[in-house]
Amino acid sequence: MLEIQRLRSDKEGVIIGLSKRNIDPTKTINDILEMDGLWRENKTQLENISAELNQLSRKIGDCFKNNNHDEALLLKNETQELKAKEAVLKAHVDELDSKITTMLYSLPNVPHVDVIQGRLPDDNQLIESQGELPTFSFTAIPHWDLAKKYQLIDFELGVKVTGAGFPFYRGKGAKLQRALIAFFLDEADKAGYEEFIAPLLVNEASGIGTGQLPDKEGQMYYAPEDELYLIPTAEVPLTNIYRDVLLPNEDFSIKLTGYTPCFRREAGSYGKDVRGLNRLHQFDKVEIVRIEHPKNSEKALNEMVSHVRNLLIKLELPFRILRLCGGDMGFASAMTFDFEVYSAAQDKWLEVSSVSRFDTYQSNRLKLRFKDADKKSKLCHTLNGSALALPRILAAMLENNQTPEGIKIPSILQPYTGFAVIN
RNA sequence: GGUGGGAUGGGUGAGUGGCUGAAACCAACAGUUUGCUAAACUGUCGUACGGGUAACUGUACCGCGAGUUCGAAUCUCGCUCCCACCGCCA
Repeated sequence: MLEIQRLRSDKEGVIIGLSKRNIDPTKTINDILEMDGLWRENKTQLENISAELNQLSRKIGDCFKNNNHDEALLLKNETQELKAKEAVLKAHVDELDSKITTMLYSLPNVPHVDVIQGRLPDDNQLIESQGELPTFSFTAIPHWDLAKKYQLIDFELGVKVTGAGFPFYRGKGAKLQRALIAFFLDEADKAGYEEFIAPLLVNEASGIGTGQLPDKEGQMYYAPEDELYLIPTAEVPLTNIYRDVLLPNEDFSIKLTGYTPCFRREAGSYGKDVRGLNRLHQFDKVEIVRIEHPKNSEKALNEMVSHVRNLLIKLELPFRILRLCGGDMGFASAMTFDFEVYSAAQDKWLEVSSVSRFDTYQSNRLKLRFKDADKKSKLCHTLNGSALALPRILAAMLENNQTPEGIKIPSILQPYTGFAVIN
């Protein structure tokens, strides 16, 4: 969530920034600031009364010690009225506090200055297009048919055992998954990210920490018996490692990575977009997460973009990088780059990675801070990105690399798969 | 699943109603001493929010939430989590 101090000191800047998301937060912000003023006023009064009560109590204690019971009784009576006032003010202050927090939660992050206003995916800025789009002398087969033909993925079996969106990978399909995961993790390791194997279920506090809760609980699978949520991305457990953490100095750069399956209910999606591997309830992903000093987050974002870019180049997939417009960005993001690979048979660009900086928006909720040189606590910046999500990579790879003789495996992956062709 | 024990500052841990925002030790930081390292000595050392240009000051916080009391880390109740042992088990 946004810092209240930012609203106090730069209200106009926040309003202008948020207008890039095509929303007008003026009323909300005015309401927040009005309540904030009221809150501070009442809070001061409350604290004064508490101070008075504390003093009285001390006096009463002294009286008892000096055997001055009469005066103690008099003073006791004095506290009654103050205590009543205190209770009323306390309730008022608490109510204002929670109203302010709720309203702050309702405001999305302010887009970075370089982010342009826009409404639709069409408004996103094309940053780079890389690699030749494949052409075929035959009719290209979509990946769901290729997967069937070569017995790589069994969607029907998944339906039988679990339901739609939970495929089985088998044979070379399964090996290819394992190869991709190992390849992505090795690359992240080379880039200095520490590997974690994280829990796949998280508690409510973690869901709140990274912002899935309370609003988006419909997107997560939930185990009510134990009050645990299945993770929608490794971002949740990895980032929550640093929930309620105060780093001791400003000399830090934390780089984490982890492979996990991801579980998403995807309530409300339907149609041809969900065909085959395009949208699943369970899929595999390697995530990279960074926690940085504010002055380093721009550099970190660039490094992450170039890391993902290199992965796609090594995998020989044609891709493009888009900088999302204000209207297409996630709620918590200040700037997002989407990576899309071209999938030949579907003639479609498929999103395979989303790399974002959140600035202090996430860390404010997480209470993730560091001590600066002046010994003051400041919020860290967080960033994360997929590097990469597997299913659509697999879809593009199958479709783009198909030949009448079989599907070619990119040379970088062959040491991992142990085979060069699927046939 | 059963039975016990516990939750205090970065760590260990003292603290059963006011002198406790909290002893002591360790760690950390700054300094003195020292040929270097080490040791020793001295000092500093929780977080959040409010007020103040600032020095500073007020309030809250001893797992969480309620209660008793003029006053709660300390007493009462509820909850959560952790640990140990037993059972079961990859």
